[in-house]
Amino acid sequence: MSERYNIKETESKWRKRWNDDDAFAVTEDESKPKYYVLEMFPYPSGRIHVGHVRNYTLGDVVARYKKAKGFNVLHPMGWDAFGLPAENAAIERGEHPKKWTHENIASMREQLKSMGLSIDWSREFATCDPEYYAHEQRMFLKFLDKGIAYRKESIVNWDPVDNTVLANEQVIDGCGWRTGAPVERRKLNQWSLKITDYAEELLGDLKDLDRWPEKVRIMQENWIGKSVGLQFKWNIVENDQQVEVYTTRPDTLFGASFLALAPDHPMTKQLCEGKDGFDDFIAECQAHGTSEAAIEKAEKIGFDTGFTATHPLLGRDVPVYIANFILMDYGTGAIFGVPAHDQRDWDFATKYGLDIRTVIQETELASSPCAAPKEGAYTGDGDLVNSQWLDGLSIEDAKADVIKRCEADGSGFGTTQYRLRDWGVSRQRYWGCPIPVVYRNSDGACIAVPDDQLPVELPEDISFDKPGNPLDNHPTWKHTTCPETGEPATRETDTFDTFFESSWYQFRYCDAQNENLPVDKDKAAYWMPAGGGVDQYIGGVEHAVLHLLYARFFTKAMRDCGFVDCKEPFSGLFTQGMVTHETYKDENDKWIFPTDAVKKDGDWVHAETGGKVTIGPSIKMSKSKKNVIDPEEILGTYGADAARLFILSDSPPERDLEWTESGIDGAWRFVNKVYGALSTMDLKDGDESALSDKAKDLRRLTHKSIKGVGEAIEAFAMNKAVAFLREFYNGFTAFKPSDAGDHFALKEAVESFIVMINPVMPHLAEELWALSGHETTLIDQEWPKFDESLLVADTFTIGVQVNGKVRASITLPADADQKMAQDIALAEEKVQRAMDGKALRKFIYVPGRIVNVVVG
RNA sequence: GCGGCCGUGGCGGAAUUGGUAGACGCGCAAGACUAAGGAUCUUGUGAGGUAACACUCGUGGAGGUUCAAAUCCUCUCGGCCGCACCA
Repeated sequence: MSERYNIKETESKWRKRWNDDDAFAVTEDESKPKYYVLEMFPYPSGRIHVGHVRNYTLGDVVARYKKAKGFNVLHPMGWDAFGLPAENAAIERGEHPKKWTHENIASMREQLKSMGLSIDWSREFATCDPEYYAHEQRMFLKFLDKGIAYRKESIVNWDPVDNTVLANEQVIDGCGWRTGAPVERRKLNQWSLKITDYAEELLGDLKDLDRWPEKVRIMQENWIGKSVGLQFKWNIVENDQQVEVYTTRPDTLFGASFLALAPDHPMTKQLCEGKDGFDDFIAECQAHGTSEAAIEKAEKIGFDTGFTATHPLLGRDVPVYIANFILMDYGTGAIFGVPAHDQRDWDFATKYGLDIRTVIQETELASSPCAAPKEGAYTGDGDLVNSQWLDGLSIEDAKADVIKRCEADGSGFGTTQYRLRDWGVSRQRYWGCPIPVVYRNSDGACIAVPDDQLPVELPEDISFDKPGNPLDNHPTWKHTTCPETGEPATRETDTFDTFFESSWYQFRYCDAQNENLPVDKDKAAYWMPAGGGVDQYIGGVEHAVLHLLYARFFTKAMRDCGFVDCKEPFSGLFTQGMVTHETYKDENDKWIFPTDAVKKDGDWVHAETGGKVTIGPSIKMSKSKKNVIDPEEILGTYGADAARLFILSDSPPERDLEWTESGIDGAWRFVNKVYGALSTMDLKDGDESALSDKAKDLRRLTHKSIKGVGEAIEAFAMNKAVAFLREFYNGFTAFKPSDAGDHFALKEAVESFIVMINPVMPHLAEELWALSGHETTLIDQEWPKFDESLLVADTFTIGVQVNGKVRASITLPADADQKMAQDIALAEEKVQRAMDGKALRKFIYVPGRIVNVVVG
């Protein structure tokens, strides 16, 4: 074999060439269809991790493929640069967040570049640059004008570790999404965005996102949590007050047997104060706080207030309870209980001996006498019974009737509820975008900072010595004057949630240098037209209801404020799986790095101590478990192409990928093998007019591969694309040309192969392309086209089944008809044997697929 | 509890959407070249069975539909993810 492939030298040579040529810079070009590929931009932590490698490799394959298919491809990169790690670094190491962030960006940029990504780096930006967040401040003020942004005192989620407010989406199981600390409830003045005004549109447009994973759409749908129902009043008999109740099942009103209020309902205290056992009850409710939500079926407990409420339609009175399973956050914080048709109410009623009245009967059973259900609530479909004038109506009709009646007598109204809450965007932190308002000291009036004073920049001379928000502690920054009156005023010292930045960055790439606007409308219209946004967005599923929901909302808000025409930011979404690795523990049960575990005489031992090592399951890479692989080492040792190949091989991109040493070795071997075989191959121009059967077979493989690889990439089945490429390689390298026709077929195969490995292994592809005599790079090389007519052979081999079992295979001419297939199949000895002398009953022939001989 | 995804060789995974199950890779085995091989090349590799064929079994399990089922239907077991008392 030839000389070894010099990975380092060759790869950096081509990267330099691309860089010198400005190979991936794009501008709007109306003559070509556009394609916008975007991966979720990284937080500049300082080093890339394997998840980034997977993410950006996937995007790069799509970008390079689409470019070869003739699209004008936008593939940008930037930095999600605001956030707490920078402040923590400042506190721990005394380094300024700005410096820390920019240093990290510089080193991560080099790491990403060493992957050989086809990025248009001229569009790069960091969200912490005033040039970026200036636009954010302008948009916010426009939102304020439009009533999309507002400020009010509300109860918020407070993360006691990060010392800041969190949005609802950022609280997972009652704990902060970053810190894992149980959140506290605090009452604060804070800025919010009216995402709830967009609930209906956000929900409705999910239908159109047909290139999104079903899973993400369902998660968003559930998060928005729309429900339609009735809100109406019940009278408390003893004090003549009224309680507002919300229900999605007004049809079951005749089945009501109690009323229940949330423990923190405003009326609860008033009804129960001083009653025996009430304090104990409240204490017990609190004992089962949200943090224990995981505990199965927290028992339903109630407190009988002794009051009764009048059933609005029936005139009958029902008892009023306080119950632990009623949430103040949802609806009105009060319900009427229908034990027969709600399992929770059933449990409650059974425990406290309340009536259970069946009012819905399964349709088929409607005529038979009904009894209270024995084993729980019936929540299925059916018709109304025991409900006077509603009897016999369907559930839907009964709902409509009850709502109409309540609206007529003024006791209530039909209404829609959402689980979604407005997005609180104030954060009491330094390293974020300042909120551009001031408060006049004299009267507290909130005044927008005028346009000519924007951006409100972060001060750089800050101190982290004191706890709390450095902006608040800064000696002078917040003291300013009112732009309207010139009176003393105080700046808002809160900054925006960092999800604010990532909500619109996809637009900024379309026009990253614009000083006057977030994005020029025409440029945005080219890359992100009204009918569709980013063509392919790629990232982790963990943002299903965070970033991905905020960005959708933000896009619609920007549209309503006239910044863009686009209504959905990401028309295509792909969520990749995690990268996992085996875990290793030493004899003291401590995690150790994979590199410290070596195999010796069939056993795993510690490389240094020699102690016994146990291997644990392959799980998500994490620093604490030490099962991490540093991409920089991989890229340095094996090169970018091998790393890219491995990360695309084997596992479908949506599933978890197990990183293995043998896997990356295998990819590296393939890179070398391909180089060795193709760099020494003597390709001759051939003659298409005289093709042997052998040459025809090779052409069929070539065109089958072109079709297969293309379809696999389009379907995001990168593992299959790689398999097709390897199969193709195995085929044409086994081919020994002997005449001019053979040379034609071989050259076609090899050149197609080189172009097709380019999205996966761009450096190797360029090197081989150059070695085979081409002057130009592969940047503008068109994807090979396949000829459908070459995919079919003159003859084909198919299986022959006898009574459904494969017994033989036969070769038929391409145009064989049923009779011919039958003659040839029945002539086959194995078929005869399997038929065992039995009579032919039926003969099935599916051309190109199968033959089935049915006997009996 | 509700919703979603998924069960195929020793392993990761293919299977043109109902048509020769196990493509491609990893691993393993044998051989070749070697001073050496953890390099490279060739061959083999679902299980049982055979000298080799034949044959039998085989896609978590049990039924069913069909000429034909990994694929469709019913039931069932197991794993993963999301939401979680949302009225």
